[in-house]
Amino acid sequence: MNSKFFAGDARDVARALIGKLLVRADGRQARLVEVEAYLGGDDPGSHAYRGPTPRARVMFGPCGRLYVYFSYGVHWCANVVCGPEGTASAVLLRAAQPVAAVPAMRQARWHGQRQLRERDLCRGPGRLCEAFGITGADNGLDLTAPTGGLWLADDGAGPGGEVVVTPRVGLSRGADLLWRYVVAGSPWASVGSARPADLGT
DNA sequence: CCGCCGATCTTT
DNA sequence: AAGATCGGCGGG
Repeated sequence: MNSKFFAGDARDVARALIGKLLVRADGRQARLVEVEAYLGGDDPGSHAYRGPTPRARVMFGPCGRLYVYFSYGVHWCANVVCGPEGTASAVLLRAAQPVAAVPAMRQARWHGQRQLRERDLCRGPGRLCEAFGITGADNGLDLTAPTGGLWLADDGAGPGGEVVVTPRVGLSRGADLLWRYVVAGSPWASVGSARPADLGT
């Protein structure tokens, strides 16, 4: 997908990303089922809330770039930068359904113990990064060109279900904002999401 | 299936 | 000191 896709509001980009493919040049592919939007100065849950710190610097740059950060001193998490250069926003890639080169993902996620279920390969932002071998070395990578070896693609399949919005996961500040987009009832999502029929009365 | 806890980097 | 997390462990 070209940079125009990522140029708008991160919430619109987030919704549009559900159902798209994350692709590695070696053949690994996974369909996004869960993402979250993060904005700039008005979003207390965002890394860009306090301005362009060294960590959040990439969020202020051109859209279509990969923003990778180290979480809890243990895991990598990947975002796609959105909006015009000079503004800060991004979409966190939270979970995906493995589609191709699944053995390669299994190998990347192998920790020397028991075999992982396919469901657990990309279910969560840290796991998704590990399955695709995404690390801090990939921070700033251009996702709109194949030159980086990692990109986003549209195969026309779509989300495969209804996309619902919920609060973002794991936040204390900005927890009231409904900026998480997830395929309703998807077993590939990091947190179970209720179907519309399960909501309400 | 659920809850608790530790790992240990970045920012406040 | 808390955080955009995860895996191992114990219990139901």
